[in-house]
Amino acid sequence: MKTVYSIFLSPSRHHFSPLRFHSEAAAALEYHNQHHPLSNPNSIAPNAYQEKTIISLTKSCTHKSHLLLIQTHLLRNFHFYNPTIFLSFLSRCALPPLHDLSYSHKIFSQFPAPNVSLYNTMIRAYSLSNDVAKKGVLLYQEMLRSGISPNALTSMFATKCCIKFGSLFSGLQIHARILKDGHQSDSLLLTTLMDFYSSMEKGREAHKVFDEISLRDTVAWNVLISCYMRNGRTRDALGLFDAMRNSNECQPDEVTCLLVLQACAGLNALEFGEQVHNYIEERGFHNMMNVCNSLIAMYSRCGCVEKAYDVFRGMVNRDVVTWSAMISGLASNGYGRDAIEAFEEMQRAGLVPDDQTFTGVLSACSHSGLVDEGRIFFEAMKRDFGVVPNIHHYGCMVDILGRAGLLEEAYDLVSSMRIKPDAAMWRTLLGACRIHRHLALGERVIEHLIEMKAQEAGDYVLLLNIYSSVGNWEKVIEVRKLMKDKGIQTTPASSTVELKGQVHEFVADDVSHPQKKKIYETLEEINQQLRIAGYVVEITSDLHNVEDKSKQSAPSYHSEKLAIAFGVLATPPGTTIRVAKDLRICVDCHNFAKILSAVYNRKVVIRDRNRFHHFEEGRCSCNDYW
DNA sequence: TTAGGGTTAG
Repeated sequence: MKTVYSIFLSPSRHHFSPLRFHSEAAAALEYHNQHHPLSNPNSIAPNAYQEKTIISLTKSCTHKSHLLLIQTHLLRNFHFYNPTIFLSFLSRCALPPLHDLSYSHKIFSQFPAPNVSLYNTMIRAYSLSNDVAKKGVLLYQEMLRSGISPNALTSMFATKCCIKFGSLFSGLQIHARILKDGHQSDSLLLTTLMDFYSSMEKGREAHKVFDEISLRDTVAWNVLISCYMRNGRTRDALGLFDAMRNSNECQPDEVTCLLVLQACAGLNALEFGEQVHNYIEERGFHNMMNVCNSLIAMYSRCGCVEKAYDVFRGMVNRDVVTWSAMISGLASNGYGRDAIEAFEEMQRAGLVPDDQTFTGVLSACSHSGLVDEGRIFFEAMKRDFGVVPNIHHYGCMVDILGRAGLLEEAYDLVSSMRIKPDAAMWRTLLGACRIHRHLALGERVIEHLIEMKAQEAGDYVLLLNIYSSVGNWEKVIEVRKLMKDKGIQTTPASSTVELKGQVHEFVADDVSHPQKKKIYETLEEINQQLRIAGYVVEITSDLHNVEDKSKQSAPSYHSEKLAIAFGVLATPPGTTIRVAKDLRICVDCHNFAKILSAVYNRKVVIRDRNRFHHFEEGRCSCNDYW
């Protein structure tokens, strides 16, 4: 025994060839089956010393060839199909770092009568990768058919397979089986089940499961928060952070903070984000790299790049995520040159940029109109860093070229892409056509959008703007009629503004806010003041006139104007007003904010679908390049 | 002690 196994103890002394050992293992398997046709796992139990040695050797294996060597000897000694030893072998082989699924499946299928532990190991291995998760579900079903009762872990691994595979029906079957087997008091299993419903966009079901958990710990709460965020209830996710802090069940941990910071970034909820930042400091999470990276992203996406930079400077260690977040933050806030400098500094610090770093760098070029630089980075990305361009990279390039007036080149780039262009890509090009009044290409682009059935009211409005800017009134009327005939509704755009950690949301002509009367009065007053300063309403981009021209007698207000008016009303003079808008800001609202920043001496920061607009003293950071 | 738990950063 000693001489046989001593070889494993210092495997580095031997020259291993995986192929050779693979064939040796196959030969040994054949030998085993020929000489031991009964293959009864219980009849070939090794003694305790052998078992211990084998298992510890198996555990120490880091390379498949070592494992195959062990298998060869196990087969020769008729120990391979011993359930205990086989389980140890299978988990080594099936799970990371080895994670050899095809080989694991092969030996698993040769095992005479697999027990629940073996099934669990195999299903768990399948649950770890996207492309084979389906096999995990099938194996679970096969297990049920062969009459083996699943335990809580089986159900959990199988549920994870359903999440990865995206199968609602199989997941529901597992839930039913959990109830049948009486595993509904296992809180860890229920947490996975919540995550399953969450991933299937069944928020209510997920919440129901949450309510049924008797001991809800931080992870259960975190899954609920992530569920809210995935299912369009981002504002309620913030509420859960407070609920957690006030509850005596458990307290937010660093994962809660990561999730909530994401929510703040999405909602432009700077004050709430600052509260989370304070909590992070209190709890000592500020030493964690992932938490700091999230803080950088949150501050950047709330238009507060200075604070993002404070966090960045305070970090002892920075990784590629840190730098990418900072680069993107600088880029989207209008500091294109600084973003590029940061990119160069990052490389001097010895970090290798990845695909998302380049998304930030290219967006810096697009936001700052750096055409040549953009081209150079795009080529270098492919050539020097081996990054295959994705839809975001192409989107930036189309934006760069389009804004520079190189419309045909941008169109050719879209046409030559290996990946299918999405609606956002065509919309970027359409925006460029509007800027440069390129009618023919604009018409071509909207055809693409119509073809993919992705056209929105805003797209027709861009087309309308092109027609009206070149004075083609016949076409303007035609498109308006087309929109009316097709019953195209204007997208209910919304703007949010945060006050004392509370997010207020407005749509156009909103009358749902409790302070609506005061808001409209304030807006009237602002309009008067701005008119004195030379503000004129620009109606070409007004969506409401598209629908019905006769309604012009009653003034119509875009959501961002209401949000700004609320900001003027509810905050003391001098306070920065921060608005987030889900669509692109229009020319009129852009002018409105610009003049307001001078007349009212207020900084206004508007984050729209594409970028930030920092208005100050009658100017905008985007150089009127909207 | 033979194998195993759930959430998560740009």
